[in-house]
Amino acid sequence: MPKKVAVIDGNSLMHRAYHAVPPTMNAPDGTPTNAVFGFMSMLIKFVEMAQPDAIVCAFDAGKPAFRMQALEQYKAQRPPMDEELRAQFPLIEDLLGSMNIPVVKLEGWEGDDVLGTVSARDEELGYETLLVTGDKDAYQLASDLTRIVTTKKGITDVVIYGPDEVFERYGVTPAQFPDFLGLMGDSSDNIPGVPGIGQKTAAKLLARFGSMDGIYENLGELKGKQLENLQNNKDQAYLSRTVATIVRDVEFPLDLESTHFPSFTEEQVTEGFRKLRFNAHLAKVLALAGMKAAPQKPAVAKGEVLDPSEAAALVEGAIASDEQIAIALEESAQASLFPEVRLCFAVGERAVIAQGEQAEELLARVVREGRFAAHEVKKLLQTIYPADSGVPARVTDDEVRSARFFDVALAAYALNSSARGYELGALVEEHCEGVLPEAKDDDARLVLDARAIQALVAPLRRALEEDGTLDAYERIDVPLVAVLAVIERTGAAIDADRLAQLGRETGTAVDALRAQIVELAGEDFNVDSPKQLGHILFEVIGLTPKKKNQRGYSTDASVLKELAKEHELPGLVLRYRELAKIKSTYIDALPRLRGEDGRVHTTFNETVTTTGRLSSSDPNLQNIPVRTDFGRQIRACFVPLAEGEVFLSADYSQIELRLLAHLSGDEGLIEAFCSGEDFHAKTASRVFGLPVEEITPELRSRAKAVNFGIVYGQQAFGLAQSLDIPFGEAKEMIDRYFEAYPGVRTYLDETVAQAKRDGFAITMFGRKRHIPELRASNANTRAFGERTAMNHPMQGSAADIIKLAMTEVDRRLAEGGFKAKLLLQVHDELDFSVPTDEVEAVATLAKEVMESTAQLKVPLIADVSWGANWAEAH
DNA sequence: CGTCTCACG
DNA sequence: ACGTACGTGAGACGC
Repeated sequence: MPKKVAVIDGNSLMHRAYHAVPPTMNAPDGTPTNAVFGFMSMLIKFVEMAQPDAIVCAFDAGKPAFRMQALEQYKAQRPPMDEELRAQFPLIEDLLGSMNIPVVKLEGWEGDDVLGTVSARDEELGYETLLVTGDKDAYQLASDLTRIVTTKKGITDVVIYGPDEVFERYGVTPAQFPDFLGLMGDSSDNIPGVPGIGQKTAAKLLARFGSMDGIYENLGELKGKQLENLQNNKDQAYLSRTVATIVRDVEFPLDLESTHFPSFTEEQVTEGFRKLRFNAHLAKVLALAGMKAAPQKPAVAKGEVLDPSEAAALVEGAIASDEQIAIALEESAQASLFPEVRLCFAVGERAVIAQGEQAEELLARVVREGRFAAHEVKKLLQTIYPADSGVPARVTDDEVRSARFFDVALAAYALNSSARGYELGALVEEHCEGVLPEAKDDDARLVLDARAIQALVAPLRRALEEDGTLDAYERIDVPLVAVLAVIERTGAAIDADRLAQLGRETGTAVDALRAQIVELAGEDFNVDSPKQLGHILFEVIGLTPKKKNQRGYSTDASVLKELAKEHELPGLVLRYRELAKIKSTYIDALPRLRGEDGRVHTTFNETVTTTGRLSSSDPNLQNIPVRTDFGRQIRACFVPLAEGEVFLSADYSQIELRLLAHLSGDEGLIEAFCSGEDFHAKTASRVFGLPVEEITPELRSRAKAVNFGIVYGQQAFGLAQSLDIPFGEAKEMIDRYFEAYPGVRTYLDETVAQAKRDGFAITMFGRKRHIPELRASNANTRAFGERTAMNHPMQGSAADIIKLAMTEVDRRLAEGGFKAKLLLQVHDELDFSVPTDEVEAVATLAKEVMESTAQLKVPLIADVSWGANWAEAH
């Protein structure tokens, strides 16, 4: 017999889940599944925690008859449910069906009433009930036997309310709750209550008089507006209470025995969850019934694990027959000072684990002669080709460059650049029909990982082909892996002495500024704390806040700039922030990040950005200051790798705007780039209707801002802000821009339409960005989707082009026997360390390669310059 | 760990 | 009434 019964308010949970889980997931037929997914996450988490013996799920059906009769406007203000959510109700019912969880839907009743009725029946039988809902109405049902389970922040942070907790939170008992709601009303259900009485007052009145009746019997003790409101709205108060009261004796058949959980069959659940590709959930649901995630058809094949002594034979055999070798790398968990490399090599059904010296030698053999597959090949390569030239490598640069491989993480990224991460387990669930099993020990883990890589190659390749993305993956992303490995190993040289000197000077200046600011404020405070700074600016000094953020008033640069007109302190803070930011982020951090060779070795990540750009981390060398004089002092600390070399920088001129001209085919824009005149001045001339000679620097800079804004889908509001001009003027400029370049308007409209149709935006080279936001019901979300759709082809094509250029430059430098080295990529710029005697040749080579990487309808221009350091190479 | 702020293209 | 320009990574604060 069931002892602990859980009753779920299905509508409530679906709403919560729908808003908590981003709309990025779909069933194979395209139906969104984010709400279903979130619902299941909550349900599983709840069951694991509370271990109910029985589960029932209630859904609203039709209009709540008696409530509608009593109160016509009940829930009338609610906007119709989003189509994206509505479409998911059949899915969740199916899924619950597959778990053998009974669904109760009673025409004319709400889920709450089912919760009330089942819990009433349970109480009579002496059963415990857990009501799972996000709806506060249910608190009236709390008792010794009935408790309410709700989610706090997020979806899996579960809280349980009994009578004590209800009282603690609201100051009323569950029995008082309908009266409480009747008095205060409920705006989300459009229940009016008594005007002027909110949560606090309602609780106070009930504490004093016990009930709504008690209040009305003792009106004599009240006075003023409150009394008036209560008197004038008595009917409304009682009506509101009626509507807010959950019915506990609805007639419907429910065999409590049939609600026993878990009572599903493995087959049903498996089928239900597989249909939605909820493989991780499937495993957990099965586990609830003590069923091992029934090892499904070997997403991960079984096979033989050989003795380490046979490793060499396995690998050599595969090399000889050019069979693909799957290689898994153990993530060294413990902080051993000299961690030993451990690898699993899998060929066909046979696998073997090797470690240390042997593993490294075998990997070097495979890199030189074999064909392999791995997850994050760059990371694997770095076990024998470290990202620090101070540590010996087992393979040469050229051997790294000639490696032949399939990278499952990179392939998954090419298929969907918006994923959170590309962990093996997630890839297996997405691309193989199955889950990556738990491993009993480290060895088993390593073998399973290698098997997973094996299992992923074919489906990923097929998916790339079907998606049309194989070309971008093979031509752009794969060849770049080795180039990046070489760059990371090379590292960037910094002038540590100069940096240290700069640090001392800046430290003094920062301290002085801080002292000056505190002095001016009249009290000690932490200038780094926006909260404390806000207190000083807006409360102590009494300046007028300009912008709000989640925690209070914003103190960002644009605000401080405004405030600087009225008071001296904000200006000082701006200067303080500039120095303090640069000191902590660069001056103090960079020297600590030097490797054994004294250089800094960034990581260039190829699977992070949604547009196809690289990102750089630990340290990020793509955001080294350049816009201020002080910032450029940091650039001056980036120096060539050796004496007798120069720092050479080659950057694309306005590549994204040139791509806009090419992609849109707008004749005016193309002409502007082909004429060889100053592009922004030319734009200003067209937008303002003046000859180029009459364009002032002010007009030119406005045109420049419009040019860049267009690339991001900027609107009049944003332009007005960035130029600090009235909204009307900004709107006028944008309108005239589109009149001057009508092809741009057409192109952007077509791009958005195509993205809406296909669900993705695409670059010249076929790199897609899926944009589910385009189908969102929220207008802001959709507008965001439209802007990203407009931006992706430009930002993404530029990223593709410079990646291709990097690979080609690297190849030509190696082939030509140059000593020059690629050091960095900063989105539209490539940086090199070049021996003096190679400078002219390398400059020519880089320019030629970069400019010929894509054939556009306008010239593609790269400017090259060099100097003693990064600052001077511009 | 989320938020604010700010460095870059 | 709201929000309003795309893409990143890092440091500091404060819960």
